[in-house]
Amino acid sequence: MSSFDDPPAQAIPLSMRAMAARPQPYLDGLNAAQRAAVETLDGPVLMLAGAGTGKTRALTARIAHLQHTGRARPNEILSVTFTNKAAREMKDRVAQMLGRSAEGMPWLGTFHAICVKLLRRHAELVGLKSNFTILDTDDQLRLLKQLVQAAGIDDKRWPARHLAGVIDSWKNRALTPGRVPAADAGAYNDKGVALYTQYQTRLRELNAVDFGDLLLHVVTIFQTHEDVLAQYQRWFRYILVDEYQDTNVAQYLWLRLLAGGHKNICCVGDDDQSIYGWRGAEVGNILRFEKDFPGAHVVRLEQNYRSTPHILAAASAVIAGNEGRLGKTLWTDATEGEKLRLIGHWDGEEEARWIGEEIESMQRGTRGMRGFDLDEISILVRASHQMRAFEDRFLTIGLPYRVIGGPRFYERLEIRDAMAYFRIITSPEDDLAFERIVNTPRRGLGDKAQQTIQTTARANGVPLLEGARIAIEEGHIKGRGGGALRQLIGDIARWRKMALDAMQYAPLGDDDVIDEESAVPRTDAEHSTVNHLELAQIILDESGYTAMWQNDKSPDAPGRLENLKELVKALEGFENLQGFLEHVSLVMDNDQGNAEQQVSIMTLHAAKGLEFPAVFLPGWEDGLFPSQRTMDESGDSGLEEERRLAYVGITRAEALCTISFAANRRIFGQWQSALPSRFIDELPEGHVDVLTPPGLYGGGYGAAAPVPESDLADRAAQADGYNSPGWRRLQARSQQRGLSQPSQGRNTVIDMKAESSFTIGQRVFHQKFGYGAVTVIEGDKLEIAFEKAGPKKVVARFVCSSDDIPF
DNA sequence: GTGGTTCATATTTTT
DNA sequence: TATGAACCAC
Repeated sequence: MSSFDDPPAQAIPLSMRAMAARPQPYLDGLNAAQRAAVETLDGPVLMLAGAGTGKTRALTARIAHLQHTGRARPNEILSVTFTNKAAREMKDRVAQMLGRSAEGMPWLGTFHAICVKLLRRHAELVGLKSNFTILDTDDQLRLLKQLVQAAGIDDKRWPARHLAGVIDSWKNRALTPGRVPAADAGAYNDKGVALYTQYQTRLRELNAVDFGDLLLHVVTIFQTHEDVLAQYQRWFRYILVDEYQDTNVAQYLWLRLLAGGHKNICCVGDDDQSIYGWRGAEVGNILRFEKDFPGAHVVRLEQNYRSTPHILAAASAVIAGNEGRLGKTLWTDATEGEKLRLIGHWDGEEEARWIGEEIESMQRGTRGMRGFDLDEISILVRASHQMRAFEDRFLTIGLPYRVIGGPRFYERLEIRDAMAYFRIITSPEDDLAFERIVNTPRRGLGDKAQQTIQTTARANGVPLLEGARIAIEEGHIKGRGGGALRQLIGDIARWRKMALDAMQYAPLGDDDVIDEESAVPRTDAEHSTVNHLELAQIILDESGYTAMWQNDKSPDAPGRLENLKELVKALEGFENLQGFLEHVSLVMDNDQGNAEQQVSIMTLHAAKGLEFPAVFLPGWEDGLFPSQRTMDESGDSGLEEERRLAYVGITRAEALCTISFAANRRIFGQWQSALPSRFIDELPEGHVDVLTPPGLYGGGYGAAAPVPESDLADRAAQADGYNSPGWRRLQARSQQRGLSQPSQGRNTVIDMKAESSFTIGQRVFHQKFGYGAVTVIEGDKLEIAFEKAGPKKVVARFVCSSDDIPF
């Protein structure tokens, strides 16, 4: 249906196809800017869409408009997204708008899904067969490891992981091995380019590609085969790109090549939300748009429908610290709302405790605010290790939560093992799959036997499975392992036959098989052979894989068996194993739709594109956020990306945004103390309420404890705000530190035990007992006269000098 | 070839 | 702290 053998679209006069006279309900309720974004059809368009400005709405309306006006047929529109989720959402919304299913839009999908489709058609142009397999990062890594070891490189000093990163960054920049610039020659101990070349050769031998190749190969084809490119340039009358600020060089080239014909490319994005630079995204692409596409119309969507004015003001103030922005001014009709809230805590556990309590009271509704459902609340963290404190706390108080992101279903060990079995069934030449399963479950085939198989296969120029057969025949592998291997080979052949039998009744579709919509539920099951669902179960049982986990006594074994059941269930939606494998290699997401009300915990990265009535942003400490590592590695541009991350975080909130930080945090078992994030200083005071943990210090920010005379005047002058004396002292100290050791960063490690350098009479602070003075020192134990709690003996590491408290 | 030990190592992760 | 990989003893 989407074949290029169709008569060209031009054959039907545009005027005949125009249906502009009919009503256009999809335009209802759009504001002027959105309308312009929908109706500016000719030439390049940059839709600069700030957070919460209704960009998806405009994008889908544009697709509807293109079809409604007869400018393009559904299959002549190329719409690219980054995530499957975004693609799905767009499909759904277009379907809704047009009142019919979006099945007629075969070119709406992720960059990768569309590239797979293109590459299957033209695989031979880059030396592949059209049934190539797509490796995931795990396969990729194992392959690289083999090459690294074969090259005699010490993979301790030069981890294969590192090489994977280097190669990935080259692929992101659309650099084939021959095009890697001389400046990069030193990569991976000077061996990077050579190994990259070998890796690509090996992939071709395996008839396999990695994720980066999907784009790279297609770009190569376009660059070297003008006729092929021209065909697609003609075909795609209109191109739409979502999240343009996240495109890398390869994606940019891909788009530019395709848009070279009609030049009707509409890119949607927000330079302020570019947070994937570390993965190869180039903010420069969106900043350069008007240069790259001369005559471009720029439409700004600035009216925000999501957040209160306070939230918008705070977000705008923070992002204003970045340079080289295209610049947008978000505004809203809304007038009311809560200020942002800012609160400091003693340590990470207390932060979690406080947020837990806060969520409970928010559920009930406090301070005149409506109650929030748990689904309306989210906690957005910079790094996933921050999640633990919340999970621990929420488990103990029984607060339902869900972690979004994290290890994905299809990345789990047992799922990948099972998939490897399916892979070796559908494609016996899949060496990586074979390696994965030969000795899983244990069959007595260790390094030596596998070595023999490798050698035999290589000597005969055949895949490993075939090599194994030969090795047995020639008697190279004997004994228990030999028997087991013979059995395995026989089983695979048998299963394969069953799979082929099953397929006769449910044949593969045409070349559009990778369309998600072709993954229709199987309806006919009326024949004597087993269907693929039963087959999958048979494979898992007969191979001994299920038994392996049943006999496993580790606590996560039941969960893994549960996952295997899930996997078999997931097969229901597909016609055969092959279709399923194709789908899974691209759709690695795992939406566990849960009906129960739960607080969502996720990273800031995972939160992009989402919104919540109430948002908690914990861990705003320098070094954690902004991340020290990013700043070390990428300097100012790294800091700017972190700032954009802050902007993304704040703009997720609709009504209530609570930022917090902790003075101390246990990271890798060590206590570290940190200063409040520099981004906190960038929050506009007029839009922020500074809170104090109730009951701990009482009253205002640090007001409960007596303070030195010298600070009293200050405190009176600055009744609130993060201008409290302790705070400013810390700020001052951070500046000093910055001057004395510019490259050292911050995060003094305070090992309080080792640094038991307290003196008699010293004023100290204890988390539970508050302020006091040291009276006796006994090794790592102190006796302290607490001002409120009286004299107590405490362990020194639970105490810190009162100077170290930011409030 | 398997299984227990030790040691090192530690962001963010759309496909 | 806590996970994974690597190593050494069966």
